[in-house]
Amino acid sequence: MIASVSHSRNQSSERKRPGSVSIRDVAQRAGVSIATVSRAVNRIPTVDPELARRVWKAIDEVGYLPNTQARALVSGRSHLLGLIVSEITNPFFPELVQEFENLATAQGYEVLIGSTNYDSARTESLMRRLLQRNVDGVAVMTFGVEEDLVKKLVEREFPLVFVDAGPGLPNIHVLKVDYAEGIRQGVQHLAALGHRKIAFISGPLEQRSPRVRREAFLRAMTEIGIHVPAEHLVEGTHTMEGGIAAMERLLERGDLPTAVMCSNDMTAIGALHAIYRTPLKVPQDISVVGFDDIHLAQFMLPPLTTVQMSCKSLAAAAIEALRAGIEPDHPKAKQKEWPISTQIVVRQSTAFPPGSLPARMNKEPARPTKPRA
Amino acid sequence: MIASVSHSRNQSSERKRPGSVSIRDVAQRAGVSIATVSRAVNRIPTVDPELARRVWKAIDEVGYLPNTQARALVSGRSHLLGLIVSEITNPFFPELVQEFENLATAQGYEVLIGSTNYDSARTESLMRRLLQRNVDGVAVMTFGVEEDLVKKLVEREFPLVFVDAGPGLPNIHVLKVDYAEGIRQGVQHLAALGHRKIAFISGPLEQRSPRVRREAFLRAMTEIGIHVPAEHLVEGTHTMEGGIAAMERLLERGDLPTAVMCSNDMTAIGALHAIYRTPLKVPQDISVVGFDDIHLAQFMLPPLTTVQMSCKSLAAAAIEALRAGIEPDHPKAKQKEWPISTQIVVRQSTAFPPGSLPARMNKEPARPTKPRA
DNA sequence: ATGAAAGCGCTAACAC
DNA sequence: GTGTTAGCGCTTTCAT
Repeated sequence: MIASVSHSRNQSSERKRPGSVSIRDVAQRAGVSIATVSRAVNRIPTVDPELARRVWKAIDEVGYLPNTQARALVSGRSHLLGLIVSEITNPFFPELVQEFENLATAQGYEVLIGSTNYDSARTESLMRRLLQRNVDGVAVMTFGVEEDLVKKLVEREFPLVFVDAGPGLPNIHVLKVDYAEGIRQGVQHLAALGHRKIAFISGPLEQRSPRVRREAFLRAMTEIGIHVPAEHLVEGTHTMEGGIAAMERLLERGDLPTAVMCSNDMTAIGALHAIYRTPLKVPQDISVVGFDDIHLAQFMLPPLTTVQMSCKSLAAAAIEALRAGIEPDHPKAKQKEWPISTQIVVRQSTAFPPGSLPARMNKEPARPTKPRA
Repeated sequence: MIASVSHSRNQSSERKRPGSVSIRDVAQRAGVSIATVSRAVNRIPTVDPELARRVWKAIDEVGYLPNTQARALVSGRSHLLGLIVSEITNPFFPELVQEFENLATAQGYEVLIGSTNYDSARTESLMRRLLQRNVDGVAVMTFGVEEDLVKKLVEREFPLVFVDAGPGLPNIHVLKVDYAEGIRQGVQHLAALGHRKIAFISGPLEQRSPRVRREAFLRAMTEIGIHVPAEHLVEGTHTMEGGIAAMERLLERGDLPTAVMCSNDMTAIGALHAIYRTPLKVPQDISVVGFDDIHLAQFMLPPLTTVQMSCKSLAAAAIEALRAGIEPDHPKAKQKEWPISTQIVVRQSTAFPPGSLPARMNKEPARPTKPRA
């Protein structure tokens, strides 16, 4: 039977939930002071092994769970991490969120998620909530930085991580995605299949990250000696609707490309939809390549060939960067930039261009990488 | 300039983050006691309006944010809600999560998410974390209940919400989804288009919820006088792979149905993939209907007609149920069962059956509901 | 090595 | 109506 607890401060289960056992209950049960219990729990090496055993035994018997709130209150560290995304409905994010959570919890942190939805009132309240909950650091994973948010966050000086770009301030970490390499892989995959007329649907060019991706595409094409005519360069919005509209423009123009590379997967999916409405077939008549490798990509018909920006490495880097900022003597406390690699994933939305020899022979193209889906 | 703070307990910004202003700073600035500040902040009506104004002014000037941890510690309520899902990668969940979060935060709660991944060690640690953080209640949104989890949770007696079914215990709330009505709408939509040969791909029949859905299908078919032959009833697994396999079995059998109704969207998407590999076309040759209306559904080619189980109402009901359990004098404190409605969403994976008059005339079928995507 | 006690920031009971 | 004060559960000096 569990010892009945009775001292002035904690009148057993009266106003609290049953099961809410405090450090005092453990102390009493083990016949030691609460300080010793605290030390044992926190594995302070100086506690007498014998006492420690007694404490752990007592903990087990009364079913004690340290109260995180109280801990946070005194230690000043909540072990709470904020994760801000632009919109969680955007199919790119759930995976990021998942990875981030897995890693965070494995390292003893909890995650508070928030999406700004590009709404400044929302962002405002989100910030307040994170601050009130005393988060130890915040990862801002909104590609395309939202200005007020940044300012708000930077005022309070605490660990912060951004993607791609961010103000070069103390305690601000930046995740640098290697767009160039991933997009080069995409271009070379298409070129290897025999494509020369490769169009590019970009993201909204007033944002930095889409511009970088477009640059990377043009450079990769130049590298292999292909000139891209202006009519094969269209601007999208990084949404499915934008992809549809952009693809339709491409379809209307005279010189139809045999392949289309897209600045992100949602755009590529839009392109797929636009093509689906015509007599053309993907990949027989036109190949499509995306960027991101969102979960959705593998479910498309046909499954989408795309450049994977690894959520896992994005999340891992974000957390490591945050911890580097939070923990004073973290090994990488000085590092401010964190590289993120990208990698093509070949599925079935790419094939030989129409009219090419292998295509006429109706053979399956050789696939450099094994399809994932 | 902000008043410099100096009293024995809070030596200004020494070991805490700058920006970490406490109630004492506000009190000093406003020339009142901390109790008055607390009252003003909590909008206790008895505070002198004049003093309240001074307090709010001071709060504004020093940039005070009440510390949630401290609040939780004394009030015994964390304003934290746990949300447990089986796997957040399952495309159904991100939307649920989002809705849940939106509603929770709008009502002053924060959400801690966890996915069990059907892994009991994970579930164990998840539970410990939730308990340590002192969540006020937990919503268990794993269709197909996981036994240990339930037991663990039920031991501690605090507000709990399940979907479909759960132990009939005090403080346990259940969200009852109205599968019958949704599936009837699906069946009637197909019947109205002229389909008679409608197959059904169920979920794993050892689980309760899939069984209920299958029952609902059979009943709806009986209602309109159609007998379903056994060969048109196949079992899937509520995954894409299961959907592919089940559809392939249907395709191999002699009597090809003109429409397939699926127990969930992932199954329907699998069916779409299986059909895509054949010369048959959706919806010209065969119509497909899903269930859930996950985000993905509208992105399929063709966009999937499906029965929507509203995430919004699911989330809303979960939160209301939780609050009813948490707050002693909530208006619906007694309610234990919460109905969730369903609703067909017609997109483009359904059409007249092949060979029917309207199909031969190549006319677009009339659409009872406006497509969403 | 251990215990007593202060105090993290806040709310609520109690006094005035 | 307002201030004083005792804790919420814990960590961390500071004595011992």
